[in-house]
Amino acid sequence: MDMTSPPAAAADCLGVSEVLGRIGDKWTVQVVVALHDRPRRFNDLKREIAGISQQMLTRTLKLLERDGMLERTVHPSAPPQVEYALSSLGRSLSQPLMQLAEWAIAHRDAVHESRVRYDASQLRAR
Amino acid sequence: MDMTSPPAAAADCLGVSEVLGRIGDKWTVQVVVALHDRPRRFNDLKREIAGISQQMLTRTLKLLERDGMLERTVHPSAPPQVEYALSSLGRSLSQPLMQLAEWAIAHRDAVHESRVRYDASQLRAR
DNA sequence: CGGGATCCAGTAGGATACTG
DNA sequence: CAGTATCCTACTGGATCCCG
Repeated sequence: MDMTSPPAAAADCLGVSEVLGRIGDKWTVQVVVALHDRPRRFNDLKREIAGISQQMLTRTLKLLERDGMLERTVHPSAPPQVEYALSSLGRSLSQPLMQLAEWAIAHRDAVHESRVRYDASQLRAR
Repeated sequence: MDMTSPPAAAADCLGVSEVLGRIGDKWTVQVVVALHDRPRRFNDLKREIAGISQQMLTRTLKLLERDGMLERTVHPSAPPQVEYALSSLGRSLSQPLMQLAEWAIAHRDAVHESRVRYDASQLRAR
């Protein structure tokens, strides 16, 4: 899917939806945000992120590591200690992520009201 | 943007992944971008967005309309004409979207190389 | 032209048990 | 503690046919 040399931002909309499709899953962003302040260990993250299973935490961490968004450090000891920390690439992502967060906060009510209106109008139409 | 007081945005990380989960699907962003310049009609969009089926275009447009991101105008005529245009809410979203687009462009190579490295190391480990 | 109604495959995500 | 291995369900997305 490697296009030619990227022209402008708007023309590269495919790249955007690629990124969004990648980080738009259920847990990735929550993990990134949880690691924003400081590195954390596995079960530390598991406790921090309400509702995530070991399975999904493992998968999400692996994908983020694969993309170079975080670094995994194993401290050989018993019991084993594994620390996850955002890489500089991972931190650079949280910048535009926060922009989106502010948009979400600013317009969440508008979206919610629109949905209520739309659903009501759909009911009347039946 | 004001990010001096951190908890406001950071604490609302759930809202972010909600938004990302919503627009992080396969087509939503591409539709928004396709409507960024000017309003378009159904089959116009279908031609513009390579690979989308009527089904998915219909679904995507409906969800965007439900969220108040676009306005649907029916011109009664034969054959019927339906025009889709971004609402101000929809246009406001493309702002943070472009931030993300620039991040994608700036770091796409880094991500790709990281994946290649990671996959190679996984092969060696087996 | 602009959809609606179906059917179907693939994958994301969840629960649980087990391991080094 | 930090995972791996299974199994299962639900939802996303695609193809097709039909209708006003």
